Order: sequence, then structure tokens, then C-alpha cells
Amino acid sequence: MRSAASILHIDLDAFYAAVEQRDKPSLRGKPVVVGGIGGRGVVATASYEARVFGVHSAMPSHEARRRCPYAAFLTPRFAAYQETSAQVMALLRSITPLVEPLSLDEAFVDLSGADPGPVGLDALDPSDPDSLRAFAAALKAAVVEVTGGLTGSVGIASSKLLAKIASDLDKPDGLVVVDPGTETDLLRPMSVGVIPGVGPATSERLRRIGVHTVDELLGVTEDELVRVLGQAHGRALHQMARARDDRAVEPEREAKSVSIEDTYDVDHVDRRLLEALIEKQAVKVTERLRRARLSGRTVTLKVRMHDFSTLTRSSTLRSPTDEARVIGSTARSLLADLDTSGGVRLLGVGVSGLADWVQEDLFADEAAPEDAPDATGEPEAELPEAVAPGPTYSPGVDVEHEQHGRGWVWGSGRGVVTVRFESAGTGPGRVRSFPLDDPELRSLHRPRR
DNA sequence: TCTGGGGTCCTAGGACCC
DNA sequence: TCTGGGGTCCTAGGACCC
Repeated sequence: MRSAASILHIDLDAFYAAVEQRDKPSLRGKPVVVGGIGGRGVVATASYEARVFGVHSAMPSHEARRRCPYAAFLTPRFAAYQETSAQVMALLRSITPLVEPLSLDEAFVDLSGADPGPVGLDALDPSDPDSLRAFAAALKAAVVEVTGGLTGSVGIASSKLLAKIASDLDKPDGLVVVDPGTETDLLRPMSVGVIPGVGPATSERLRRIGVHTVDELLGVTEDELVRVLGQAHGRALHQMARARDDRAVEPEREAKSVSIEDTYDVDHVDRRLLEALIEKQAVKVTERLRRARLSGRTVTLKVRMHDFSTLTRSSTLRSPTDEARVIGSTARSLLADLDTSGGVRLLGVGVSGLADWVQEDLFADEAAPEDAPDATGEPEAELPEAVAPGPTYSPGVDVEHEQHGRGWVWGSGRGVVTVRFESAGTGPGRVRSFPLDDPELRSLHRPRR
């Protein structure tokens, strides 16, 4: 841990739901649930108004609907979230290049040597708590400004560990500065679960040796922790309990894998269908690889069975590839070893062992397992709807009507789509319904990147 | 109608090599 | 005259994060 509180962690509040409320004025102040809306969907983010009803992330959507039937249930618009995230990250990088994004809505920032000019301040002194508080307040205001109204919670401390814990203490719209020297006093009474990396399994193991709080964790020797949790985790936790953490903010972390996975509304048994689905995923993974100018050597197939048991099978090629044909045939050959007769609820295709270049493949003929019948060669019409294009008018997606302008899909069914015409800058808008095939209505949905 | 999708990191065993 | 010891690569699974 550093002598000054020079590490900042920012976490945008209820991020997906907040973007939806920004862009859909009629939903401001109301319960909003963003996530999968199919029978097997789960909640990605619930607005604070929905959390009051007990709705939270990772809860099955049907359970969320039971608890909060009048919430707006929306499918995610990742393009909008990515755009908003990029605005915030750009703001942070205008202050210092030492920015480490953890996800779309979270980042660490190393404030040593930062320039507070972009948030309208002359000076920032990380050794002065008042200066830090003034900076954080200015930063939060700037986030509201660049995002068009989103708030974030900020924690500032002498390490990543404490900054992250601090940003969580005063949500939403929070601001907590941990003064150097007070770190262990802050941690001591807390549950071990506040330490990032301590989830249900670790908590349970610790509970069995009588440890519930950080204070109790302090009474356990490093050897004992290693015995219970393994080398890496045990040592790390022994350090964390003492607020010892000198991990650096790493601005340039590179991707280690790229993957696609899909859970289907029904379990699939038909092998030809499974192969066709894998082939589609291979094409999508390839598109992502190529956009990032990457190639990879190891292809992994993930299969979740009807009983939720999950298997992975992987195969490492002689050289990196970014070809859908190679990735698809490799993944399909991995399926061959598995007994899927009980039904498959999820398939996934991933590529790891990434290289930021594409080798001219001297062994192309050998790298591609010899001509397994090509699933994409099958007539599309023979396959069930699972491989057909999805519905265009999912709840929440952006649309435009020639007469009425921009709006978003409230719902659709029985040949009708219902649209509310409003956007971030307008007030709450009117609602109208149209036939699904209305030529004047079009989806502005951009395919997911 | 139980349990998403995108990731990261760690462990453990076997093969292989020196 | 059983059975060494690392190191690296690969595979499979699991915990965890948002």
C-alpha cells in the first residue's frame, strides 16, 4: 500500500439500467430491469427502483418478473453501453493515461501525476484528503456531464483493494476517501466477503474454520490459509487481510481469449443441429477475432447439459488461426467425443492462446481436420428456428418510424409491435402500435460487436 | 420456469524433456 | 539397485468478477 491515497476506483451506478433511463424519459424514476427476457434469461442490471422489490443481478428473469411485475423489462443495447463507457474512459484518460478499465462500468485510475485540468481544477495533491475530495466531486460532476446524466460512485485509497471496497460503501452517487493509516481499522469489522476474490466457496471454507470477519481472518496463519485455500489464494488473502496490496494500475492489459456462448430456450439433442449451431458461433468468434486483428491457437468447445453439468473440450492447433472454417471444424470435432443424448442447453466456442498477428498457415491442409461434412452446407430450411435469425423487435430496441420519428419497442406479439416515441432529449413520449410488417417502421438495432 | 454471457486466474495431472 | 527433480506445455475443471 502506498503512503498517499493515490488510487481511485469508479463504478457507474446501475449502469445498463441508468443508460436506459437516460434514453427513455418515461422510465426515469421507475423500476427497470435489463437482461435476458427468454424463459432462461437472468437479470444483468436492475435500477434502484427495481432493487426495492428485491430484484438484483443474476436473478432469473422470471423471478424478477414475479417480484416486480410492473417493471420495464428490456433486452440489453450493448452498443449504447459501449458508447457511454467509452465517453467515461476518455474523460479518465484525459486526466492521466494510467487508467485500467475492469468492465464497461468500472475502472481504476492512478492519480499520481494526474492532471486535474480536464475536470476544471488547478491542482491535485494526493497527500491532501481535502484536495482528493474536491477532485472526486469535480470528477463525478464531469461524469454526469459527459454521459448526459449518469452518476458514479468513487473510492479513493492507498491501494486497489481499498479503493474498490471504498467505492462500494456509499452507493449510489457515493464518494469515500480512505485516509492512509486507517485501512486496517476500516477492514477489521467487515465480512470476508467484501474482499474481491472471496466468493461463496471461499466464504464457506473460511466459515468452517470459524472465520467470518476480516478481524477473525487476521488470527489465521499464512500456512493455515494456504492449507485451506491453496497457494495463490491463501497467500493473497493473508496479505489482503492486512491491507497489504501494492498492485499497480495496468493500463494496457491484452485480451487472453475470445468466446461466444448461447443458452437455448429448449434443450437440443439433434447432432446435426448442434453442429450447425457450433458452426454459426465459430463464424461469430472469427468476426470478433478479425476485428481485433487477433488469431489464436487453442479452440475450446463448451457444452452445458440439460442438468446444468458443464463440460469443456479443447484442442491446440499447430499455429494460430483466424479462419472460421478451421475454428468451426475443430469445435465440431470436439463435440464428437461427448454424449449429448440427454439434451444440451448451452453451447460455446472460444479461442485462446492469442497472437496479435496472423501467420501464413503453411500447414493449412493438415490444420483443418479433414473434411467433416460441412454443416453450413445443409439447407437452412431443414433446421429448426433455433438457427434462424432472431426477432427484430425485442423490448427496448431503438426504432424509427417515417411519420413519428425515433422511439423504442415497448413490446411485441400477435403480429403487433408497440412503440414509445421518445429519446434522451425529449420528454416522456406517446405510445403507438403498428403491424410487425409495417414498411414505415424499421429497427435501428445494431448487431452486437 | 431454477440458474446469462463475457471474461480472468488458479490447480492438478500427464506428457515430455534435460 | 523399486520409485529423482525440475520446467514447460497441454487439458479439464472450478472459483470468481461484472
